[in-house]
Amino acid sequence: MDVVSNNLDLRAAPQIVTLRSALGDILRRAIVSGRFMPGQKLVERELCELTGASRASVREALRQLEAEGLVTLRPHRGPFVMSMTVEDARQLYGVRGVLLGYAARLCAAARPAAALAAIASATEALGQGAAAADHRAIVQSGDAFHAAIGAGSGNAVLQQMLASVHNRLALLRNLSMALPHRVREGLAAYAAIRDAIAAGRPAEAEALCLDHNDAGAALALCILEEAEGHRARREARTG
Amino acid sequence: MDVVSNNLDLRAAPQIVTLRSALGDILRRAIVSGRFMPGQKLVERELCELTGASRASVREALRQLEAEGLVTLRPHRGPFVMSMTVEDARQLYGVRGVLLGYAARLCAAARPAAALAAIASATEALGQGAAAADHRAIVQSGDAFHAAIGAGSGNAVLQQMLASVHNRLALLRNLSMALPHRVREGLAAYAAIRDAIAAGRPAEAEALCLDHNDAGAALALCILEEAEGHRARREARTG
DNA sequence: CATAGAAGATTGTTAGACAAACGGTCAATC
DNA sequence: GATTGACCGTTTGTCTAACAATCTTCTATG
Repeated sequence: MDVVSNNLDLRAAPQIVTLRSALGDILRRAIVSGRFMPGQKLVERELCELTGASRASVREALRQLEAEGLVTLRPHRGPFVMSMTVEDARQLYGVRGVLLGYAARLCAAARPAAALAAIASATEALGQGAAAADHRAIVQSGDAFHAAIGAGSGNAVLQQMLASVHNRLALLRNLSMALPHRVREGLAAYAAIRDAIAAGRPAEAEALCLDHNDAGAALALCILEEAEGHRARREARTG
Repeated sequence: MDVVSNNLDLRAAPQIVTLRSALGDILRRAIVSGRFMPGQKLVERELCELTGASRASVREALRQLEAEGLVTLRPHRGPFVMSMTVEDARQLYGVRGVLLGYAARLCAAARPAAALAAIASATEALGQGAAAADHRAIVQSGDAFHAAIGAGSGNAVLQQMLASVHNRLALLRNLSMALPHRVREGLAAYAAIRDAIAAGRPAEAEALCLDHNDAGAALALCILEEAEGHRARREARTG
């Protein structure tokens, strides 16, 4: 340690000290962002070439993603990006409802300054994104909003579970690029949640989150069912 | 859809096809059952010798257990059995409350026959275990009771998350073998939950589960705080 | 007594190997 | 013509061996 190190942020070395965690992050991002589509088969050798890592490291990362519910490891057949049925989505939304509601309740009860700022900022960003019809910005600020509530709950276990559910639901988002008129209503819902939390009304915040979640679930399930119908029809025609 | 498929369940081949999943189960059981104590360092070489598997397989299994929150993998220091602070336990119980409540609600709404039977059976077993003061039986039937509610919810995501939280809380149980007079009150609570579910009263089942969870949390936190106090005192004396 | 430094042990990661299992092709059979 | 069965390439599951980076421990030194 020399003179220079005094000026810099000491607790550097985030988590990128190990290749395995970096690999996990890279693959997770690739899946959540839609770089790998749901249902797609992932070949270990390809992942190795793609990332430059060895098979052992790739397999360790895949094992973690499996535990997170983002990939399924079918024995002797290899890893596949998790593909959701309508029933899966229904269950995920159900769990997200109670978790998100609980998080909002805690958040509204504790009202940590950082979380309030993050929530307000995300709401603001969503508004701008909606005005500019910037799809990427809308998605990103939506994620930020939910992440802020999770972090603001002060419950790390809850936060992690919410993130896991959220990541899996993101798979669904990649299936259909549709979020058409939902933005307008969504914006109002986000603002209402933000206000309820900022004002310290836990019960109201929870109820609003439940409504918001149900609305999202209804839309997603509708889209998913239609997509599944499409698939079924196509298969019926082909087979 | 032939004649045979109606009577027999064809899909044999459980899940023990891969060594990695078997390893994961073995290590998980070893941790949850207290064979490895919380905070204990796990040396890869020892695990290899203990299980007869190679380092690669052991590391894959450890990676999964890490994602489940049962071990922490500290970079360049190795895997440790997760040890819980009072705050960790508080957060886990908080999450378990909402998840268990939700599961009971769903269970009471759907009332699948298999779940009702399993719940009744577990309650019965708990009563017998309590009468015989059979510690192992009490623990086992308690686990079975919670597992039955999770399974009865019909929500696989919820079931898995409940199991994860439950496993982590089992670590706490290994810290102190104490569940002294809690059995008597516990028995009544279990019976009440069973009845509420069997009678199809979702709101009541949820409320009872929340109470039950709070009672467990209070006791566990009390014990944990005492244990932590012990540790602090001992460290103060030693250091 | 504190500290620097060397020695040993453990982890992180790679490479290569091999058996078992899977998916598909293609001929033989009913 | 459709089904059965054998063959073959590919991929996975698992192991062994190895090496650099890092942690821990012990020792020697000021």
